[in-house]
Amino acid sequence: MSNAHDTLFRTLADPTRRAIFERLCRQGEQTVGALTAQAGVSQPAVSKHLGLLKEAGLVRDRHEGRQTHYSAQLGALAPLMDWTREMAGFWESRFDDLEDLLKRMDQ
Amino acid sequence: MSNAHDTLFRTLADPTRRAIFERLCRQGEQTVGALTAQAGVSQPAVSKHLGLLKEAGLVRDRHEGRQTHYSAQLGALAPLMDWTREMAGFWESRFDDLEDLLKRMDQ
DNA sequence: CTCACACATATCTCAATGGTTATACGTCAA
DNA sequence: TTGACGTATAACCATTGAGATATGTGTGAG
Repeated sequence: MSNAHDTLFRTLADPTRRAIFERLCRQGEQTVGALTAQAGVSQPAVSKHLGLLKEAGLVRDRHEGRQTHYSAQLGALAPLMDWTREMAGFWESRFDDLEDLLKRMDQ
Repeated sequence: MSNAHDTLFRTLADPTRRAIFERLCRQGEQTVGALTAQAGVSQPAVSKHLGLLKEAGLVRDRHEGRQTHYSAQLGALAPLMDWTREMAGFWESRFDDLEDLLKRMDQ
C-alpha cells in the first residue's frame, strides 16, 4: 500500500539521508567512503541510508573493484514535482473558482 | 537546527497526515469532523496531525463557534518546489558539463 | 596465500512518533 | 444552568527507525 509519493517523502524526510542525496546531486558520483567522510555518522549508517535511497530509486550504484560509487538518479524526483504541482494546482483552481464567484457576485 | 525543508519533508512523510493535507488542497476548507470522517483514525489523531501541519505552516485554522475549519496554506509548498527544482538543476548542470566534455573530446 | 581495505550486513539500543482511550475545554441549545 | 456537541489535550502503549559496534564478504596488493 506504499505508493511512489509515500516512498519518496519517507526516504527524504531524514536529514542525514537527504544530505547524502543532496551531496550526490550537487557533486555527482561519490564513493561510500567519500560520503561517510562528510556525513557525520558511521559508515554502516551511510550504507544503510544509501540502501534506502537506492530502494526509493533516488540513487544508483556502480561497483568498481572494492569501491562502490553512488550517483543521484535522473527522474526520481519527478513524482515529487508532480505532486507538488498538483497540490499547488488544486489551490490555484479553487482560487480561480473564488475569483469567478466574486466576479459573478459583482455583476 | 531544523530548517524549512526538514520540517516540510518530515511533516509530509506520514501518509495519514499527507492525506489530510491533500484533502484540504483538493476540497478546500474542512472541519475537523469532516476530516476525521475520512481519515481512518480517531479524532484526537486527526487533531494531532492538524497541529503538526499547522506548525509546519501547511494549514491554517479558523474558529467558528464550536467548529474549527482548516484550510491548506498558500505558498507553504514553495520551499519544497524550490528544493526539488534545485536538485534537478544540479543534475542538469552536471549533465551539461558532461555534454560539453564530450563535445570537447570529439574535437 | 594472506592481509588490508572498502563496503555491506547483523544485532542491539534508544528515542521519536503515531495510535488509542480518557478527559478537559469552550460553545450552543433548551 | 445543564447537557450535548465539537475539538483539543493528557497519558499511555507499541512500533519504527536511526544510530552504534561487531562481523561478514569480496577485492586488490604484496
